[in-house]
Amino acid sequence: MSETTTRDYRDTLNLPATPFSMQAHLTKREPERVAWWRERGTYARRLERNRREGGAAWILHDGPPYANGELHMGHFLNMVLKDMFVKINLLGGRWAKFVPGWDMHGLPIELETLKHLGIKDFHAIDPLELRARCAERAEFWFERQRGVRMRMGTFGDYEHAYKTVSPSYEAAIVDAIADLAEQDQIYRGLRATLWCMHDETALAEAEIEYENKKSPSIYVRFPFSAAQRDALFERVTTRHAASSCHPERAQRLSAERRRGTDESVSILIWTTTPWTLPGNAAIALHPEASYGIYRVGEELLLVAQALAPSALGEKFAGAELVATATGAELENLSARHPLFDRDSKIVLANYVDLETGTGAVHTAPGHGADDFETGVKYRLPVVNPVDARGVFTAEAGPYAGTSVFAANERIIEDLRASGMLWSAGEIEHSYPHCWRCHNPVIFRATSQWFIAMDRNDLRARTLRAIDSVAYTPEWGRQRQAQMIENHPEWCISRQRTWGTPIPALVCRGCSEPILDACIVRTAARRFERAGADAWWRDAAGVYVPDGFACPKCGGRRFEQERNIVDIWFESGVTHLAVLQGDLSWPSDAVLEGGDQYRGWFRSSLVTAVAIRGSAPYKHVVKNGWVNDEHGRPMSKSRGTGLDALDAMERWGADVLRLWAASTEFVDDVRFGPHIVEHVSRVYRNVRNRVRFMLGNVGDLQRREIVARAAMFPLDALACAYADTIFAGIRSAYAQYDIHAAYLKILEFESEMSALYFDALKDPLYSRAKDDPRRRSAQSALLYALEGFLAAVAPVLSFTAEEAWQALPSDLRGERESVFDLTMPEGRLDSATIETWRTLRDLRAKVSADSELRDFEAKAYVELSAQDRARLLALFGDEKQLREGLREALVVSDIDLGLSPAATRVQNLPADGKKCARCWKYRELGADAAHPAICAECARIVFGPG
RNA sequence: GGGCCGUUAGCUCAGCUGGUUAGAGCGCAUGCUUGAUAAGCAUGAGGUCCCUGGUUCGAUUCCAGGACGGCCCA
Repeated sequence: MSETTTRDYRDTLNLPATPFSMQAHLTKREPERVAWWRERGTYARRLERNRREGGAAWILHDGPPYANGELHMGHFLNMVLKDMFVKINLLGGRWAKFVPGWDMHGLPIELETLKHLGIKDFHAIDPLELRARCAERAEFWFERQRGVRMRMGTFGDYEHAYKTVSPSYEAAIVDAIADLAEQDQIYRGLRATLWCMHDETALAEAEIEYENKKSPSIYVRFPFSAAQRDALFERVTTRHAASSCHPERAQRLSAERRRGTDESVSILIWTTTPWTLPGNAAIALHPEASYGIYRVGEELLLVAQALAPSALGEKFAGAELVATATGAELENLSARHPLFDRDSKIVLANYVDLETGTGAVHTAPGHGADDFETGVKYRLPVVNPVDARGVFTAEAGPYAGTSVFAANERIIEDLRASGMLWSAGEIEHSYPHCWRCHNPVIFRATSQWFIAMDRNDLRARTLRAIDSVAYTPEWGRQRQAQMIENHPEWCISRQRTWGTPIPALVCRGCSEPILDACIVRTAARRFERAGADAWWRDAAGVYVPDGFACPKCGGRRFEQERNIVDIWFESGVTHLAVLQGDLSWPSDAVLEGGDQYRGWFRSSLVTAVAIRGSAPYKHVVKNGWVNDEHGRPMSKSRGTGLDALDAMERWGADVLRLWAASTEFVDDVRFGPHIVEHVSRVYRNVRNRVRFMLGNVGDLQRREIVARAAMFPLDALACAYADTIFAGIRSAYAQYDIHAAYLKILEFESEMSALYFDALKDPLYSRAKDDPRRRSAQSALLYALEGFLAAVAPVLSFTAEEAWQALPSDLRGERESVFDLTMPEGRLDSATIETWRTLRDLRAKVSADSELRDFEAKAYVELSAQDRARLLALFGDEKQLREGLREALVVSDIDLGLSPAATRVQNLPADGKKCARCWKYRELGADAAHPAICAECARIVFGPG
């Protein structure tokens, strides 16, 4: 008789079979799936269904990425996270419509376009021509980025993506300006801007190059008047008082000292731009720095103590420290201007450094960015005595008509002559130069449009609006508040070409700039039809209402002002332009990188409060920065910078989506090949467990599905256990905690695999196809699979869909896509978890025996009273307990006993011989024709008898 | 330089309001399986919980200072 091998019976088993392969081939399959979703309108169809079924709207409003350059991993993280939340809500039955958008105006695109055209000076090209080219460029990047974003597997209404350059959007921007103008929230003011006097133009930061330059270096006295000197001494602590332990005596001494002195007192400043002194309005001190009054020869000089040695030079040796004060104690005193008959106020500023100079900083609001901000804060006059060519105007008195750099010499001489010069020298330092003509640039105050943060209580109202918003993380609230508190007046005008015009007119008679709400509205309606190009094409008359006259001079002839609006303002009104109609305002959530507390979160908030009176969103979620594997910023030059598309083509979007879920996205995250390698293994794990489930339900018919209540106990337990996991995933999702959901997903598949799948192999493989035990198991697997796929679809969208399509269509039914499923409710149940753990521990103990493996063993289980009660509750009676436990522990037989203490397990050799078919140890040969298999197997294969 | 955030096994991360041997997944080592097989199961090793002080009977957990890293600003 020939030897019977297991091989002979392999074909009689129900082994798993599924088209869902172990190999993912993501990079090939994913683009096909993107097209598939699109063709079938999967997203739109589900949205429609949710709406039909009365699902509430849930809107995540997209902060627009800038349409310039390739999308990087930071974009990937942000866009995929947004997509996950959209899908979570979509599967939860809500009308989660997502409209992606792009920010397409602005200087970076204009500069790139000019570079492309080989043009250095944007004045050298017709604005309409330049705008047309910029539009092409922006459109190119829009198309490209949109394609990459869809490649990520993200859902959204890409056919109707919003663009800040579309006529309707431009109209919305201009309408917002009109709203603000109506509320008198916009005003015309001065602002210090970088200015090239050679090219006679304002420059942006990006148009500056730093080069070395030789400049004068002078120390100048600002003397105190007699009255101010007395006020000064009221504030300072005299040196004796400071060191005395007799306060009363010290005070008397200081009073005597004060009365007795009529020495001149000056504050000493240092500057490398003497020509800015005519613009001086203040002297800035650091609030916490310690200042000293030193007697040097016949005079008293005030400088920072830390800088006294360097500022006073060789005179420091003979100087006597008379009194001290902190900067804060001297606030709002004033000194006399050294050249003109006016005061210079003492103010405080945190940027004052104690490394160079005197710690007392000459402040000319018209000639420096910091100076300007300080000027705004203290309401200092903006003295702007320099014209576009860099020549002093009449306001500069004796220096009128002189070019600023040429005036340096004269000013130094005048200071020397009046005794205000302490010392003079030269210094070579890094200084901003124009990138085009390479001449040194200056700061010059120019006239700009501003949103008044403190008019109509805007700043305070904006701060209050923060209270009504939820923040993730919670500390984002304070960060946001800071950004509003420290928000300087918002300058919204730019002197460039690629943007939306601020439709202000200038009176030809008196040059008065006019921002009239009615005119702005007219422009909005015009742009809505013709696009904002019209502003450059139309005659001014198109925008002037009948009978309109200049409010200042009554003139009736006007021309357009050529300012465009800051792109932060453009993106700051997305909520007005996009959230209309079905898309509810405010949005339910926004999700951007942490840099947007200063950027879009802020600009949106300010415009919303100003125009609508409340916050434009209910929840602000922040995602972290993507750094490389060492926690350093990603950089192209270091080879760690990766484009999102490159990464997807290398690893597949789903692996990267899983990476996104595996990180704590609220904090900064790390990304690199080794990390992806790690995530890939997790991915393969998940994939294989899904494959096992799919492979084992392939022959299940819909009508054969066993209801939960009718399932075998182990299957019912598996379903209940799956429910606890689903409940966990659901609540994690609800709290935006993707990472917690990720951990639950791993827990599910590893737990199910270790306990349940292993136990199921024998009943699934060796029983008859339609054996009730097998159908029950298959039904539980299907339940777990469906729930699992729905739960992971927001993260592993491609794989979940692929798995769903691998399911027989009979089981899929009406649900064409995995996105037609419903996020499982789940149910937390501690009894289920305890029972599961009990079985899991028993199974671990049984399989820890390396001598008797699986079916070689008969398990001798002595249950503790508690475990026995728990298991009986599951299995019902003693008989079912024995068989259920035998199955769960994957052994051939089981003997039950009672343990007075903890449950004990021991493996004994199983009786009988190994059945060649089912591998369990049984009495063999009941059927003489098949001596190698057990009676049960014989019956299954060859029928009864 | 300022504000904010982070630092727990090789990697990604849990550790609630301070309390017994600090956990999971992956990786690694060892064993098993070869009827999920470029898979599956079990066991095990691996941690000064960034450092230094302090509060406390007791701190990874609270407080202060510092180091390193990040973001925003200057």
